[in-house]
Amino acid sequence: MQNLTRRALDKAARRADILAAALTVFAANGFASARLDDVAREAGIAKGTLYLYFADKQALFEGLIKENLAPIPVMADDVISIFEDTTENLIRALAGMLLARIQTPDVRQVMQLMIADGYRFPELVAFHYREVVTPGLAAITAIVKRGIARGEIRDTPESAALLRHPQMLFAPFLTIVVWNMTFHEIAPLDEHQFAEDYITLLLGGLRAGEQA
Amino acid sequence: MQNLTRRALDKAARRADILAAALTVFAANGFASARLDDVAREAGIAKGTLYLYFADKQALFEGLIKENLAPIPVMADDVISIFEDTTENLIRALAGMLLARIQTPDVRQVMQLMIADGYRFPELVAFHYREVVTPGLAAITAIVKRGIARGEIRDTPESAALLRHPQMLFAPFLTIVVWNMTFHEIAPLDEHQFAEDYITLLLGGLRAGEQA
DNA sequence: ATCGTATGACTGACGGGTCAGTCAGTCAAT
DNA sequence: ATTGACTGACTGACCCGTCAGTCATACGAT
Repeated sequence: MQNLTRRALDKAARRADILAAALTVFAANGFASARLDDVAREAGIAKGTLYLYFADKQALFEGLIKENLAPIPVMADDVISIFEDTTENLIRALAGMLLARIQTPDVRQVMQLMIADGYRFPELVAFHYREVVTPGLAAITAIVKRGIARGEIRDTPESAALLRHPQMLFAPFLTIVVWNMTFHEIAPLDEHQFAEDYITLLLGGLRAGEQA
Repeated sequence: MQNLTRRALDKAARRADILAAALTVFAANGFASARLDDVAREAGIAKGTLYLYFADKQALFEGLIKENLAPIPVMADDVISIFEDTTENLIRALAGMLLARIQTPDVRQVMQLMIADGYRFPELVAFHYREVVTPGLAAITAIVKRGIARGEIRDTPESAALLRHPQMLFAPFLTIVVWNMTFHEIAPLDEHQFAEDYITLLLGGLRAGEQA
């Protein structure tokens, strides 16, 4: 039994090694141009060993995305139900957590891969939508409703618009990733400031002469 | 002389044929997986002919992006300097034009290619930044300043945030493209409604109890 | 008008490099 | 001795880029 455990641990560790190596190589080249020879070398194993853990290149890619993307939105619901402070501070707190997540190099690389190559794998898209997008949008909706109930968010066309398209609250983070993936060398974005500015704008609005 | 003109026209037309075929094939497969054999067949020419018009696969890709992306922001400045109506209507008018642009299939495909593959070609990134992004951000800045000068946009931290990061006004359009490129089959976005909702939110803001 | 020559756009079979996936054999552990 | 994880040389399909050859047209000479 202990042997079996030991074996299982070894296998799990090796699998993790492979995924880490795959992330490096896929992120550097994109799916189509990434070489499995490079993944094997990076992982310190022979190419044949890859095929003991993953059926083919696509399975490796999908495994990579799935295991790195899934944990992202889990925390939000817990935070929301516990949080006692104002909606504004709740939004800022969650935005800070989200920003920290997407600034983690691994997560950033997985997001870039999902944006650049992910849409070519329908099963992956479905998984992503189910495990990440749906709970994420639900969390945003919950925040807005909580804010309206507490009288901190206006029950007006503005909040109706956000409830209709909760994606708008995620838009700045997507923009950050795409911008810095493309223009990082030429005009890097101050990601923290950008997120702050977005929240400021969203809460206050632009129109002059606004009344409560 | 007439012959020469005739020839030149033929060549230009053929070049356009090739670019159109290349857009189809690259958009369907991405840069790395696209086959030049397919481009040639789609264009109705032999593969060798491709190389009479473009040095290699990369040059074809770059030509494709450059010729389709460059014309986008030219119009904005003209519109802004002529426009007489309120800032709100100016923003809605420009958003409508932008939406129409990115809903054009060719433009949509080029944007997707730029997002998915573009960042791997530094010269292309520099071109894109210089010819599209810079004038686009300048146009947004001009709109906001005009609105403040006319007293229609509040001269507050909100507008300061937008002036610091004019990208925020383009963010919804980027979100639309990325969302529908990934989730179109599974949960298509109503692009027109999304753009409207974003403007509504941006102008009015979420916070309750707001004063002028 | 007719013929011969020059031009250059176009063709498509092919060379050669690349890389996903295979499998016969090795090795370590029990 | 047996099991099963691991290896890495190998195969073959794939596809970019080339180039020797074709052909339609232009043009000068008669």
